[in-house]
Amino acid sequence: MDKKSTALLSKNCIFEGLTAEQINGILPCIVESERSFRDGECVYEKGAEVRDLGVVLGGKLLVQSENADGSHASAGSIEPNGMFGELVVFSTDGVLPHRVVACGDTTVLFLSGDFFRQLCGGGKGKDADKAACCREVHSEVVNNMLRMLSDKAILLGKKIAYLTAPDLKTKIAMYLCELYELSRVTTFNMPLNRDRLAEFFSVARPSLSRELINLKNQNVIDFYRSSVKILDLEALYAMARGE
Amino acid sequence: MDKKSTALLSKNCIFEGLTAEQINGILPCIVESERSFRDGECVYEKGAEVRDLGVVLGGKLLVQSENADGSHASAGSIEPNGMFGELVVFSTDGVLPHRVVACGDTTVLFLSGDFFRQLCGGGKGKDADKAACCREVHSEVVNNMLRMLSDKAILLGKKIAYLTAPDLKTKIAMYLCELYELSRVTTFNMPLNRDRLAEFFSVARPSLSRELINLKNQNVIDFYRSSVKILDLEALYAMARGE
DNA sequence: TAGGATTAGTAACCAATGTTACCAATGTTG
DNA sequence: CAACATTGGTAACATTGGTTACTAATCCTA
Repeated sequence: MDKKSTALLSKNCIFEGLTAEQINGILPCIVESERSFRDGECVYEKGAEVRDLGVVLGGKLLVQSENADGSHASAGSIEPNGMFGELVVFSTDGVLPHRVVACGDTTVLFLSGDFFRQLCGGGKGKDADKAACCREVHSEVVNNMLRMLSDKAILLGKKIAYLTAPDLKTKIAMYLCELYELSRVTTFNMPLNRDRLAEFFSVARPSLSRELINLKNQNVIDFYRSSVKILDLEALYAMARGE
Repeated sequence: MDKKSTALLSKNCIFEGLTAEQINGILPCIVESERSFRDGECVYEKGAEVRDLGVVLGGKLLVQSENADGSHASAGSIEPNGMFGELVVFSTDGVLPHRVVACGDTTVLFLSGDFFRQLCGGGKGKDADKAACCREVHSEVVNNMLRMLSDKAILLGKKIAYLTAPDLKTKIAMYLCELYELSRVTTFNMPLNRDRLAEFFSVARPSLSRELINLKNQNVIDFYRSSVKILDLEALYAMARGE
């Protein structure tokens, strides 16, 4: 493990709150292996039983779904410091739903899933050096993992709330109410442009424009580009509840 | 903690894989408090900072969202052995997005969030008895929590895949392909009836019927009630990919 | 087995959103 | 400042799915 990799890992949310020394201290305990993959080489086939958690140190991975004809379509990518398998390692079925292949030469650090599953007692025999990881640091890493998983589930839950909203004007109202609650100020900027916002709502951009203008015509909001002014907060909350 | 409660907890996924004795062993270590609530009494207000994880031992809780006029609308309920706050306790912001109130007299066991965050070392002073929990059992409980959170995130991810499908026929195709992959047999029963299936797809029942019949007319599937036969697997996979 | 309950299919109509294509406003850069 | 790129608004039309209300088939129970 070189210095650059350690610097990268210190920014990884798994090691959040740990000093570089602490990270170095637990690495022998948590690292299962470090492997390099050539461009196109397969890290995991779909359906692989995953026991470790991967972190990309350099290069890039592609997450692919399999087509009926055997070809593969990309379903996402993992950049340096990105992780994969972090849900599957701890899950009941433990089977990867996608294929993971290297895109360009790529280095992957595999972290032991068991590190999170059991306290690392004193190592035995040649693994004696693996006992280096102290209790507090171990707990902190597990804690970070719990936080990561919870945050992810909460985020997905929010996403679902938007997706299951009965119609677009409800989604917009929910979104604006959420932004309002952040600052409790009725004039603010939307952090997303129309394209992004439409994508977030899983909706076509012209549809989004249309509905925003409807809200403007109803004197619920006023807006210009990304700047929004809420004119009728009550009405907006009512809409957000689907009334 | 009475015997009935212990029996209930032994079926809780948090204590999966533990014997009744092991559960009793860690209870002093993990239980923060046990509290009873009268009908209508509030367990947590919306926005409460949650530090513990609740398990309903008896009675029922309602999860409510707040209306603009101050009234509350139910957004779900928690039955005995149901948990709440399990996402929020570990999350970055740690703030409950809903109000939780008792529906009828209700008993709640609060489990320490810190139990998962740190190893329980030897207790001090009057807490000396709290040290009873042994390493393996502690690890197992944390392990169960990691599994729960991962399973939840994976489930939500699947749900999102269905929700973001471009249209209903794609959802149906995805669903049937998933069922096919379970057994690799082209004739099977759908585990959900039309109402449930429509709800799962977030779609109206007649719309679902209509699309199923379209698929039948296109000779992609045949069906009668919940029994389905896939006639053209290739076509089904193509549809599931949104082609 | 008669009669009610449940589950699914059907059809007509309507509302919401997607699609396409174009325009206007603004930002950016040589 | 001219030319191009980007972002957002607009309108017409097509498509999807919701709504309602009714019917048909099956199941359940007295």
